[in-house]
Amino acid sequence: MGRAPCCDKANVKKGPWSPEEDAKLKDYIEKHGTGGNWIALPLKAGLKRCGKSCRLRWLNYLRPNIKHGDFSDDEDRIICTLFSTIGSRWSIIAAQLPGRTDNDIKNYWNTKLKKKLMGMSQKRSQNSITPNSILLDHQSLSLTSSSSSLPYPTLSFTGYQNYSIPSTNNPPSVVIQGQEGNYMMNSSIHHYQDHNSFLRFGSEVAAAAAASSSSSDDGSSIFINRFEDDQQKPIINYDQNPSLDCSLEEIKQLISTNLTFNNNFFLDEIKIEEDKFTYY
DNA sequence: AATAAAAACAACCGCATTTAG
DNA sequence: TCTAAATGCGGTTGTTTTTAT
Repeated sequence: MGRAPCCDKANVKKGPWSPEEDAKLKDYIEKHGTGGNWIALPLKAGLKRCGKSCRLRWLNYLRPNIKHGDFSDDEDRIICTLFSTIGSRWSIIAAQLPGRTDNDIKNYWNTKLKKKLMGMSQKRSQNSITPNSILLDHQSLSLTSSSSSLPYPTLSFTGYQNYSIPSTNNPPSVVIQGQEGNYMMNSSIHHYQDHNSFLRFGSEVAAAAAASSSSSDDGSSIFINRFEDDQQKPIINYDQNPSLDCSLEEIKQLISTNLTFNNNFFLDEIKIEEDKFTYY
Protein backbone atom coordinates (compact mmCIF):
# COMPACT_ATOMS: atom_id res chain seq x y z
CA MET A 1 0.00 0.00 0.00
CA GLY A 2 1.73 3.11 -1.21
CA ARG A 3 0.62 6.68 -1.06
CA ALA A 4 -2.07 7.73 -3.50
CA PRO A 5 -0.56 9.73 -6.37
CA CYS A 6 -1.47 13.41 -6.49
CA CYS A 7 -2.29 13.22 -10.18
CA ASP A 8 -2.53 10.83 -13.09
CA LYS A 9 1.16 10.25 -13.71
CA ALA A 10 0.55 8.71 -17.12
CA ASN A 11 -1.13 11.80 -18.50
CA VAL A 12 1.04 14.57 -17.18
CA LYS A 13 4.15 15.98 -18.73
CA LYS A 14 7.37 16.00 -16.75
CA GLY A 15 10.67 17.74 -17.16
CA PRO A 16 11.55 21.28 -18.20
CA TRP A 17 8.82 23.76 -18.96
CA SER A 18 8.51 25.13 -22.48
CA PRO A 19 7.97 28.85 -23.10
CA GLU A 20 4.43 28.02 -24.30
CA GLU A 21 3.61 26.27 -21.04
CA ASP A 22 5.08 29.14 -19.06
CA ALA A 23 2.94 31.60 -21.01
CA LYS A 24 -0.21 29.56 -20.44
CA LEU A 25 0.38 29.28 -16.72
CA LYS A 26 1.34 32.91 -16.29
CA ASP A 27 -1.57 34.10 -18.35
CA TYR A 28 -4.05 31.96 -16.48
CA ILE A 29 -2.85 32.95 -13.02
CA GLU A 30 -2.69 36.64 -13.89
CA LYS A 31 -6.28 36.52 -15.12
CA HIS A 32 -7.86 34.15 -12.62
CA GLY A 33 -5.42 33.68 -9.77
CA THR A 34 -4.69 30.25 -8.39
CA GLY A 35 -8.20 29.85 -7.08
CA GLY A 36 -6.67 28.30 -4.01
CA ASN A 37 -6.57 24.97 -5.77
CA TRP A 38 -3.41 23.93 -7.52
CA ILE A 39 -4.68 20.46 -8.28
CA ALA A 40 -7.50 21.78 -10.44
CA LEU A 41 -5.49 24.57 -12.01
CA PRO A 42 -3.66 22.72 -14.80
CA LEU A 43 -6.89 21.45 -16.27
CA LYS A 44 -8.46 24.90 -16.23
CA ALA A 45 -5.33 26.47 -17.69
CA GLY A 46 -5.08 23.83 -20.39
CA LEU A 47 -1.84 22.37 -19.14
CA LYS A 48 -0.89 18.72 -19.04
CA ARG A 49 1.00 19.15 -15.83
CA CYS A 50 0.67 18.06 -12.24
CA GLY A 51 -0.69 20.75 -9.91
CA LYS A 52 2.40 20.54 -7.79
CA SER A 53 4.56 21.12 -10.82
CA CYS A 54 2.51 24.22 -11.72
CA ARG A 55 2.80 25.55 -8.22
CA LEU A 56 6.55 25.07 -8.18
CA ARG A 57 6.99 26.66 -11.58
CA TRP A 58 4.95 29.67 -10.56
CA LEU A 59 6.55 30.17 -7.16
CA ASN A 60 10.12 29.61 -8.26
CA TYR A 61 10.16 31.13 -11.68
CA LEU A 62 7.12 32.88 -13.08
CA ARG A 63 5.67 34.94 -10.29
CA PRO A 64 6.47 38.66 -10.28
CA ASN A 65 9.46 40.16 -8.49
CA ILE A 66 11.53 37.01 -8.56
CA LYS A 67 15.22 37.85 -8.43
CA HIS A 68 17.58 35.89 -10.57
CA GLY A 69 21.32 36.13 -10.79
CA ASP A 70 24.14 36.63 -8.36
CA PHE A 71 23.62 36.95 -4.65
CA SER A 72 24.95 40.05 -2.98
CA ASP A 73 27.35 40.03 -0.03
CA ASP A 74 24.51 41.08 2.21
CA GLU A 75 22.42 38.18 1.02
CA ASP A 76 25.37 35.84 1.61
CA ARG A 77 25.69 37.17 5.11
CA ILE A 78 22.02 36.70 5.90
CA ILE A 79 22.00 33.17 4.53
CA CYS A 80 25.09 32.21 6.53
CA THR A 81 23.77 33.74 9.70
CA LEU A 82 20.40 32.09 9.42
CA PHE A 83 21.85 28.74 8.41
CA SER A 84 24.14 28.76 11.40
CA THR A 85 21.19 29.49 13.64
CA ILE A 86 18.26 27.54 12.23
CA GLY A 87 19.86 25.13 9.78
CA SER A 88 18.43 24.18 6.43
CA ARG A 89 15.00 25.71 6.87
CA TRP A 90 15.07 27.29 3.49
CA SER A 91 11.60 28.73 3.49
CA ILE A 92 12.33 30.73 6.64
CA ILE A 93 15.62 31.88 5.20
CA ALA A 94 13.91 32.80 1.93
CA ALA A 95 11.39 34.88 3.85
CA GLN A 96 14.24 37.19 4.87
CA LEU A 97 15.40 37.67 1.30
CA PRO A 98 12.78 39.38 -0.84
CA GLY A 99 12.64 38.01 -4.36
CA ARG A 100 14.58 34.86 -3.57
CA THR A 101 12.97 31.46 -3.37
CA ASP A 102 13.76 28.66 -0.99
CA ASN A 103 14.81 26.48 -3.92
CA ASP A 104 17.13 29.16 -5.22
CA ILE A 105 18.78 29.66 -1.87
CA LYS A 106 19.08 25.95 -1.29
CA ASN A 107 20.78 25.48 -4.66
CA TYR A 108 23.03 28.44 -4.05
CA TRP A 109 24.03 27.15 -0.64
CA ASN A 110 24.70 23.63 -1.85
CA THR A 111 26.65 24.57 -4.95
CA LYS A 112 28.49 27.75 -4.05
CA LEU A 113 28.18 29.30 -0.65
CA LYS A 114 29.03 26.20 1.35
CA LYS A 115 32.19 25.67 -0.69
CA LYS A 116 33.08 29.31 -0.38
CA LEU A 117 32.94 29.04 3.40
CA MET A 118 34.87 25.79 3.48
CA GLY A 119 37.53 27.41 1.36
CA MET A 120 37.71 30.39 3.66
CA SER A 121 38.17 28.34 6.79
CA GLN A 122 40.70 26.03 5.18
CA LYS A 123 42.76 28.90 3.90
CA ARG A 124 42.80 30.46 7.31
CA SER A 125 43.82 27.32 9.08
CA GLN A 126 46.77 27.01 6.68
CA ASN A 127 47.92 30.59 6.89
CA SER A 128 49.15 32.23 10.01
CA ILE A 129 47.92 35.62 8.91
CA THR A 130 45.52 37.42 11.19
CA PRO A 131 42.10 36.43 9.99
CA ASN A 132 38.97 38.43 10.22
CA SER A 133 37.26 35.47 11.75
CA ILE A 134 37.67 33.16 14.65
CA LEU A 135 38.18 29.55 13.80
CA LEU A 136 36.83 27.03 16.25
CA ASP A 137 37.60 23.37 16.30
CA HIS A 138 35.07 20.65 16.78
CA GLN A 139 36.08 20.08 20.37
CA SER A 140 34.53 23.37 21.20
CA LEU A 141 31.05 22.51 20.06
CA SER A 142 29.92 21.33 23.46
CA LEU A 143 28.16 24.59 24.12
CA THR A 144 25.37 23.38 21.93
CA SER A 145 22.24 22.84 23.91
CA SER A 146 21.97 19.17 24.70
CA SER A 147 18.20 19.40 24.67
CA SER A 148 18.23 20.53 21.10
CA SER A 149 17.50 18.04 18.38
CA LEU A 150 19.09 20.29 15.82
CA PRO A 151 21.90 18.70 13.84
CA TYR A 152 24.10 21.77 13.90
CA PRO A 153 25.78 23.70 16.64
CA THR A 154 23.54 26.33 18.10
CA LEU A 155 26.35 28.32 19.50
CA SER A 156 29.89 27.84 20.51
CA PHE A 157 32.73 30.05 21.35
CA THR A 158 36.09 29.39 22.85
CA GLY A 159 38.02 32.54 22.87
CA TYR A 160 38.67 35.84 21.27
CA GLN A 161 40.95 37.41 18.80
CA ASN A 162 43.46 40.00 19.60
CA TYR A 163 41.28 42.47 17.87
CA SER A 164 39.81 45.86 17.70
CA ILE A 165 36.21 46.58 16.88
CA PRO A 166 36.12 46.42 13.11
CA SER A 167 34.37 48.71 10.75
CA THR A 168 30.62 48.41 10.63
CA ASN A 169 30.89 47.37 7.01
CA ASN A 170 32.92 44.33 7.71
CA PRO A 171 32.27 42.71 11.06
CA PRO A 172 34.07 39.42 11.62
CA SER A 173 32.49 36.03 11.44
CA VAL A 174 32.98 32.79 13.27
CA VAL A 175 33.65 29.68 11.26
CA ILE A 176 32.78 26.55 13.15
CA GLN A 177 34.25 23.30 11.97
CA GLY A 178 31.73 20.62 12.80
CA GLN A 179 31.57 16.96 11.99
CA GLU A 180 28.81 17.63 9.48
CA GLY A 181 30.72 20.40 7.78
CA ASN A 182 31.51 24.01 8.40
CA TYR A 183 29.20 26.69 9.58
CA MET A 184 29.64 30.35 9.68
CA MET A 185 28.14 32.69 12.19
CA ASN A 186 28.29 36.33 11.32
CA SER A 187 28.49 39.09 13.81
CA SER A 188 26.95 42.45 14.18
CA ILE A 189 28.13 45.50 16.04
CA HIS A 190 26.03 46.99 18.79
CA HIS A 191 26.38 50.27 20.58
CA TYR A 192 24.88 51.06 23.93
CA GLN A 193 24.22 54.58 25.15
CA ASP A 194 26.16 54.12 28.34
CA HIS A 195 28.26 51.26 27.18
CA ASN A 196 31.04 50.44 24.81
CA SER A 197 30.46 48.89 21.47
CA PHE A 198 30.56 45.13 21.28
CA LEU A 199 30.29 42.33 18.82
CA ARG A 200 27.43 39.98 18.90
CA PHE A 201 27.68 36.61 17.20
CA GLY A 202 24.44 35.47 15.76
CA SER A 203 22.12 38.20 14.65
CA GLU A 204 18.80 39.67 15.54
CA VAL A 205 17.53 38.54 12.19
CA ALA A 206 18.49 35.01 13.06
CA ALA A 207 17.09 35.26 16.54
CA ALA A 208 13.82 36.60 15.21
CA ALA A 209 13.56 33.85 12.66
CA ALA A 210 14.25 31.22 15.26
CA ALA A 211 11.71 32.72 17.61
CA SER A 212 9.03 32.92 14.98
CA SER A 213 9.42 29.28 14.09
CA SER A 214 8.37 26.37 16.19
CA SER A 215 11.98 25.55 16.89
CA SER A 216 13.23 25.40 20.42
CA ASP A 217 16.39 27.00 19.23
CA ASP A 218 17.28 30.32 20.67
CA GLY A 219 18.93 33.51 19.65
CA SER A 220 21.45 33.30 22.43
CA SER A 221 24.65 35.10 21.93
CA ILE A 222 28.01 35.83 23.32
CA PHE A 223 29.21 39.34 23.43
CA ILE A 224 32.77 40.39 23.04
CA ASN A 225 33.12 43.69 24.66
CA ARG A 226 35.96 46.08 24.31
CA PHE A 227 37.00 48.63 26.90
CA GLU A 228 37.39 52.08 25.48
CA ASP A 229 40.72 52.53 27.18
CA ASP A 230 42.32 49.25 26.25
CA GLN A 231 41.48 47.30 23.15
CA GLN A 232 43.49 44.34 24.26
CA LYS A 233 41.37 43.55 27.28
CA PRO A 234 37.97 42.56 26.07
CA ILE A 235 35.23 41.12 28.19
CA ILE A 236 33.13 38.26 27.03
CA ASN A 237 29.61 38.34 28.31
CA TYR A 238 27.60 35.21 28.25
CA ASP A 239 24.05 36.16 27.50
CA GLN A 240 22.33 33.65 29.65
CA ASN A 241 19.57 31.77 28.06
CA PRO A 242 17.53 29.09 29.77
CA SER A 243 17.50 26.86 26.74
CA LEU A 244 21.26 26.77 26.56
CA ASP A 245 22.12 24.34 29.29
CA CYS A 246 25.68 25.22 29.90
CA SER A 247 26.92 26.63 33.16
CA LEU A 248 29.25 29.53 33.55
CA GLU A 249 31.81 27.14 34.97
CA GLU A 250 31.57 25.02 31.84
CA ILE A 251 32.09 28.05 29.68
CA LYS A 252 35.11 29.03 31.70
CA GLN A 253 36.51 25.55 31.27
CA LEU A 254 35.71 25.58 27.60
CA ILE A 255 37.44 28.85 27.00
CA SER A 256 40.54 27.99 28.96
CA THR A 257 41.00 24.63 27.26
CA ASN A 258 40.42 25.71 23.72
CA LEU A 259 43.01 28.30 22.98
CA THR A 260 43.71 26.65 19.71
CA PHE A 261 43.37 29.32 17.16
CA ASN A 262 45.25 32.28 15.80
CA ASN A 263 48.89 32.86 16.44
CA ASN A 264 48.31 36.22 17.91
CA PHE A 265 45.79 34.99 20.37
CA PHE A 266 46.50 34.12 23.92
CA LEU A 267 44.66 33.92 27.16
CA ASP A 268 46.33 33.88 30.52
CA GLU A 269 43.61 33.97 33.03
CA ILE A 270 39.90 34.15 33.42
CA LYS A 271 38.11 35.86 36.23
CA ILE A 272 34.44 35.42 36.70
CA GLU A 273 32.40 38.37 37.78
CA GLU A 274 28.94 36.99 38.25
CA ASP A 275 27.70 36.77 34.70
CA LYS A 276 30.70 37.74 32.72
CA PHE A 277 34.32 36.87 32.24
CA THR A 278 37.14 39.28 32.31
CA TYR A 279 40.23 38.32 30.39
CA TYR A 280 43.69 39.40 31.41
C1' DA B 1 37.85 20.48 -31.89
C1' DA B 2 36.25 16.71 -29.13
C1' DT B 3 35.34 14.72 -24.89
C1' DA B 4 35.00 14.24 -19.96
C1' DA B 5 34.21 16.21 -15.61
C1' DA B 6 32.32 19.57 -12.75
C1' DA B 7 29.11 23.06 -11.69
C1' DA B 8 24.71 25.12 -11.88
C1' DC B 9 20.06 25.01 -12.12
C1' DA B 10 15.34 23.23 -12.51
C1' DA B 11 12.18 20.03 -11.28
C1' DC B 12 10.50 15.89 -8.98
C1' DC B 13 9.39 12.95 -5.00
C1' DG B 14 7.70 11.75 -0.75
C1' DC B 15 6.80 13.11 3.88
C1' DA B 16 4.70 16.32 7.28
C1' DT B 17 1.50 19.67 8.19
C1' DT B 18 -2.62 22.18 7.36
C1' DT B 19 -7.24 22.68 5.85
C1' DA B 20 -11.95 21.66 4.69
C1' DG B 21 -15.94 18.97 4.90
C1' DT C 1 -13.48 15.34 16.27
C1' DC C 2 -12.08 12.68 12.48
C1' DT C 3 -10.44 11.89 7.93
C1' DA C 4 -9.01 12.69 3.35
C1' DA C 5 -7.28 15.94 0.28
C1' DA C 6 -4.39 19.81 -0.55
C1' DT C 7 -0.40 22.24 0.27
C1' DG C 8 4.30 23.22 1.63
C1' DC C 9 8.81 21.85 2.48
C1' DG C 10 13.36 19.92 2.06
C1' DG C 11 16.14 16.28 0.08
C1' DT C 12 17.38 14.40 -4.10
C1' DT C 13 17.77 13.61 -8.94
C1' DG C 14 18.05 14.80 -13.78
C1' DT C 15 19.37 17.97 -17.33
C1' DT C 16 21.91 21.65 -19.19
C1' DT C 17 25.83 24.57 -19.30
C1' DT C 18 30.51 25.60 -18.43
C1' DT C 19 35.23 24.46 -17.76
C1' DA C 20 39.26 21.63 -18.12
C1' DT C 21 42.06 18.35 -20.57
